[in-house]
Amino acid sequence: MKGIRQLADHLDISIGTVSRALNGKADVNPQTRQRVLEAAEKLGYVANQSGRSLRKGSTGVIGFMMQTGPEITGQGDSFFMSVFDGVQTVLARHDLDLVALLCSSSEDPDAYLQRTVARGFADAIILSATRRNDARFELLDRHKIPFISLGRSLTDVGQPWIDLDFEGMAEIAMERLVLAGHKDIGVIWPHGDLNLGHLFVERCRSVLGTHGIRLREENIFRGKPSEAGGYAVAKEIAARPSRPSAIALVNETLVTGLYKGLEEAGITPGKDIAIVGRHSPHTQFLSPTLTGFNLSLHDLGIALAETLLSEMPAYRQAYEGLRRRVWPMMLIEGASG
Amino acid sequence: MKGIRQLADHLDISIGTVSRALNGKADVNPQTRQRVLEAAEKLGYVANQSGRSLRKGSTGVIGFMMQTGPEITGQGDSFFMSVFDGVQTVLARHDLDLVALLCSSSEDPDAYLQRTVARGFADAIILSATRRNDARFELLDRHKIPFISLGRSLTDVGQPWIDLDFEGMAEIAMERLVLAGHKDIGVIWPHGDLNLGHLFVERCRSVLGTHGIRLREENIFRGKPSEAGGYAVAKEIAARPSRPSAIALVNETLVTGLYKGLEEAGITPGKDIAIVGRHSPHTQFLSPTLTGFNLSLHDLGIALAETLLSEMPAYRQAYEGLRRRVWPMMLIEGASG
DNA sequence: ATAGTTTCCGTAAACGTTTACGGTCGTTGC
DNA sequence: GCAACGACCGTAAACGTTTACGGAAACTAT
Repeated sequence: MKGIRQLADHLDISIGTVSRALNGKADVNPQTRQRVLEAAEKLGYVANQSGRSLRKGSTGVIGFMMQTGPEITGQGDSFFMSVFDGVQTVLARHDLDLVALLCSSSEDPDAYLQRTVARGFADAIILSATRRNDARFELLDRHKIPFISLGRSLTDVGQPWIDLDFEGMAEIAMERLVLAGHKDIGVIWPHGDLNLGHLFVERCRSVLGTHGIRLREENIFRGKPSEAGGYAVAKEIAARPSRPSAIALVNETLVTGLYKGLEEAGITPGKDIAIVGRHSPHTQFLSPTLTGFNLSLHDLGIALAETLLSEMPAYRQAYEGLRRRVWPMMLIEGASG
Repeated sequence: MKGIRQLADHLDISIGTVSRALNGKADVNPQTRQRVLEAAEKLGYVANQSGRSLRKGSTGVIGFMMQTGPEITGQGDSFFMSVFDGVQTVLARHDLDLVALLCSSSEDPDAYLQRTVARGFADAIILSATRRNDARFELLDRHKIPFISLGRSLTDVGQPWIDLDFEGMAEIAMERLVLAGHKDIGVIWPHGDLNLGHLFVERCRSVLGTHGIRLREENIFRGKPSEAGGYAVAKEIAARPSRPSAIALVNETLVTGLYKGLEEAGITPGKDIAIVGRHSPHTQFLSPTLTGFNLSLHDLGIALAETLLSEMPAYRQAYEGLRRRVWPMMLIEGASG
């Protein structure tokens, strides 16, 4: 089935009527509509995307931009897949489709996004892996395309965002460790210019300050957001003449490697060093069990979708959610700290 | 910058010339082309996707279909993101864009694909998570849209595929275990109707057969493709009055949970039970170290892209790769088996 | 100078939809 | 019996591109 023309000819009806029937417009005889729908179903006709969006000026596609490569900045892909599933439960109600806009590791994210939105590929966009200063915000703002971000940035154009509560994690982690008597506390700052690292470390610093404890510069460990990154940090810690008695981190991909590196150095989490980290499907089986933060990825996805829709004129009235919010994290107590 | 019309007016040139200049056609004065390119760059003009693909009949988009949800069928974390990165290195050379077509866990994959291809969303498609009998193959074949699959299926319409060498893994794993003296060998069959499970288990059965060993039905463990799935299998194994002395599996997401479950039961891999599995970024830090198979995901991505291009008339001549091949796996020897 | 050739560019049609507009009926109200 | 109206449908324009076609210059060769 090539196009609406064939379908119309086949039914001996004009294409206008066919289109109206398929799109649920009022001006069409119920009986005719029925015939059209059945024929479309039988012949497998679906309106061509290009023709449709050219005429309508919108595509019905929501893009979620993410970067590909072996090191997913900040998250693993089961993270995103779960979030996507949540997003889709909401979008499906409006016949909107979610696609992942994949920016290769060898392409500049700003240029990629520029290209993609200028082409008019998606009606709205969700950004992730937000950097400290992120030109993408201004770009989307200039193009007046509805968007939100999973993550904050210093660059602020007034768009809504949802972000994990990195400051909250910092506070709870630091308070907990201080309460347990730790005075020499280290933190892991994921490599790169992701905003979350700044948020977490700065809050750790200030919370410790209120307890009269200084976060020493050499206790801020830089680690690539990967298992190997965690391993490297562990080795670095182990090599120190005097090491911190506790470590806090917010990137779940680091945890496994960190555990392993420490273990190899004879350092046992929870005994020789306290660890407060992030949970993920992979961390639930660590030993000693991890004390760390968790969240519902599915619910996060739902919230993202609702917030995005509230930015889109066509759907705004149905969704008047919070425009900006920090996503609550649950602390799961384990043996590690 | 709205459209080519504005750009043309701004330059006082016809839209035809502008289009030719931008698309690198021959019939245009180098100087004019230069002016057009500069103006487009300055004004941020990029051809509208819908208009372009409506006229050209192709979109310049390659779709990689995958299912969302907490349980990525068959593969773990950064698997896809690494593969994508490889695919993109090839596609970028032809100005083709890769997007992930995300099928929600609550939508039927066949219906989703039907809808997506009928809309003419992508020029070509890569399928993953292939089922034992997969209607998607026939669907794409009917629509005459170029596609390949990462994974085989009993359903065969003659399209190229690349698949991990599950039979090869079965052979090496079984031979290795038999050589080590194991007579009571178990295998883990990932839940669901994924074809890879069949391939692996059947080959294990036949290899063992050549050694006069029978793969007992109760030694075929069914596990969800997730960490929790591996954990559940471990518990099942531990509860057995007499358990197999070795376990082989091909799903890397199961490994972590399997280790943990065994450990809790006082069963040490490599000592009390031999394990041959799959490596991933997460498994490199297991203890005892895992004996398992690994592969270059980036190279796999490159191969996928090249094979797909060889299916597309416009690019065929440049890529005459193998149409169907099994992807070689490297055994990394560890202490587990 | 003329004819032929090349280089460049403008014109207009086409891609497949959606939708504003208007027209044709049959029905209703008086 | 006539006007008004509503229900339904066909027509055609528009969306933003690309590209076949043809034409106008500017060269080249005779």
